[in-house]
Amino acid sequence: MSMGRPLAYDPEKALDAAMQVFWSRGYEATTLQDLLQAMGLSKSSFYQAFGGKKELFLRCIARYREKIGQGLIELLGNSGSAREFIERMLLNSAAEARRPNEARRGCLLMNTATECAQKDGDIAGEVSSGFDGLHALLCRAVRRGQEEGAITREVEAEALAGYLISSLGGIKTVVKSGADEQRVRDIVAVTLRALG
Amino acid sequence: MSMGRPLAYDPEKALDAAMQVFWSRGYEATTLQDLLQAMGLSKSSFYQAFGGKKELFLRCIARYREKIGQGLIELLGNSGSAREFIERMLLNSAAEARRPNEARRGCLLMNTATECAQKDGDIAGEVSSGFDGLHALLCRAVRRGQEEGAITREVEAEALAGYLISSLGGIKTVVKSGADEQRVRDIVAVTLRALG
DNA sequence: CCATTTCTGGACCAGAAGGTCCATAACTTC
DNA sequence: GAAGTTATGGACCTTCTGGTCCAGAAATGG
Repeated sequence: MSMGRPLAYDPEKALDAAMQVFWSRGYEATTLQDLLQAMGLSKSSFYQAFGGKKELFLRCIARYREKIGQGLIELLGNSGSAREFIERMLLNSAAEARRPNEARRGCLLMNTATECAQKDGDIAGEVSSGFDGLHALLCRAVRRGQEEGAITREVEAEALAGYLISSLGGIKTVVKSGADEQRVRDIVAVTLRALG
Repeated sequence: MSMGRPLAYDPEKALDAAMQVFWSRGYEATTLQDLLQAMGLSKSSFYQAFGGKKELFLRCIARYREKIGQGLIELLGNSGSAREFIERMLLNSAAEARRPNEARRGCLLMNTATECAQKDGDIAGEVSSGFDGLHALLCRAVRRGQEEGAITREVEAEALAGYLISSLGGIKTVVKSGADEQRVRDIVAVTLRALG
């Protein structure tokens, strides 16, 4: 078995670079050129390795999903309580309002849900999986919060988790619309009221 | 003063048609062809009357803003109380989850905030105006709700109005991600808890 | 019925889109 | 070092992009 010519680039890094581009620019607005440049490879290598724009995008979403999951688990670990974790998660989104308008990228998953989920079934599936993963994770956090007594038991954990995802999406949208940080922090404060 | 050749199309209808296309497909994914076909005019008429894709888009957003404002004012008038109005507004968004995936268009304003507000200052301005208008309208509704005793006075009306916009955006996003109606109704129920 | 004004169809454009192909380069194994 | 395998650069292709231009059509007032 021969190995053939070795890759001239790092597939992992290339994928990450592509993810960043899609995240910043959105799917439609991202051109092949943008991707090739950011990934540092030539057209033929691109098609050989990733198949095409859409296939690459699907892999980027999957990767983003993993990353975001890890990030949240880490945040949960670093938080003193589940309630604190939730608060910090929302405030992190609010903090994006400190950046200049062009740097407010939001969440790749939410952006994609808004931009593409209606047009392409494959992408919709990947987005849906992402939301499900997020929901499962938040469910666990909410349950812990309920056990700790910091979150109401009047509402099912599933419903509260759904509410948190929705709130997150709303906050991202408001930030993108150009709101300043204080306004978003106010929204976070009201959002937390619903947790009882 | 001579009048010249009359228009072969209805400018209002053409604008509405364009708005529908942008609403369904998003800005980037909409091509000139799509627009010309939906509007029923030729390229030269298009450029003469509307200037270009982006200029038309700005006008469509402005128009959407008006329409949505009127719609909400009407809903407010048809509602027995401000609280009921808010509830109905959120449930209307939830009801979109009854439609097939491809028909979940969301809100043009929110979609545009997500897709374009980072890339183009003019569009960002239009979006921002739209959010401000919505905020002002909801502020009034919240104040009425507070006077009626159905909404907490512990939180400023401005903050609650911001929260409602955010919630609306979140719900639209969740619907786009493919959630079923019951899940969204649960989110609405939790959302309303924060109003106290 | 002519001058003027305005609108319209379609030809035309340069550039960019995503994608394919192939000759060649760079490895490994024997 | 030859054979086998894989990766690369770049030429090439088709289709479509948003946009311009102009000759002529359709109305007006005089």
